[in-house]
Amino acid sequence: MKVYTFNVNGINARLPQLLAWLANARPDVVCLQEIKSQDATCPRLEIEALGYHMETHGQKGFNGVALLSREPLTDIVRGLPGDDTDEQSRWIEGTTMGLKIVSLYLPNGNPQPGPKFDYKLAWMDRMIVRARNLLLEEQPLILAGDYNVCPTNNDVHNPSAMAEDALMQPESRSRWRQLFNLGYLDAIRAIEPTAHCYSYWDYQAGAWSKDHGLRIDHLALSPQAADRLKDAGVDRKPRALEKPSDHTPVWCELT
DNA sequence: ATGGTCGGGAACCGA
Repeated sequence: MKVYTFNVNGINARLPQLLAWLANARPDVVCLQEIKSQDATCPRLEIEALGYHMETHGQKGFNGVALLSREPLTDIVRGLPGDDTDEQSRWIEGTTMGLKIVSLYLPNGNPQPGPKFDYKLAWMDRMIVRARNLLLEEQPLILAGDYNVCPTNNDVHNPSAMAEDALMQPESRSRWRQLFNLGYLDAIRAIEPTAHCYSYWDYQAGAWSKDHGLRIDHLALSPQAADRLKDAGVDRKPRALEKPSDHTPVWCELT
């Protein structure tokens, strides 16, 4: 089975490209981020017509995450547990095809320092708690999404130009490592140890044509999922189309 | 060179 994560940057603006990509790539499970849509205005019927079940955690104007699967999704959890006052839609859990799957949209955190960076770090601390608890289930599990963290300088086209960016700060990177050091496998780096594997290119300044990208979309595999890891990669084709998202899909294949 | 480009939703905010 192939599991994808894709930050679509507006599910309604991206609907033609998303539908064409689903029909062509035929993913089994998809984690979407930045749907920028309330649940009621999600294009559910068009996606279901392609044979997918869909669960959303939407929000008006910003954020918003969703899960798609060829099989029904059960045990849905909307919102990252641990703070009932958090109103941002950045986390959804579900179970499908014998896999627990999370679609997450980690806060960007810019500018830093500042309240947005504080929110990012607190959100990451809360995520680590949830990720630790989920590991106790000892089941196949993938935490997939836009982490808004470049783990190393090899994940950034121009580290010096990004030195002050929240995506590169030591505080962000150490929390990213705390998460993976719980026992999750970085699927892309397990398959491609050195290639850049960028998943995001800014709309500005011709970043895509110059391959000035970032690796910020990640797949964290529990040990029971990692046992089944067969392959992983980045599907760059959608980024080259007209009216693309600024991200492109990242995937892994489990046996 | 302190810009550049998108999406959402109707003037700017977020990225």
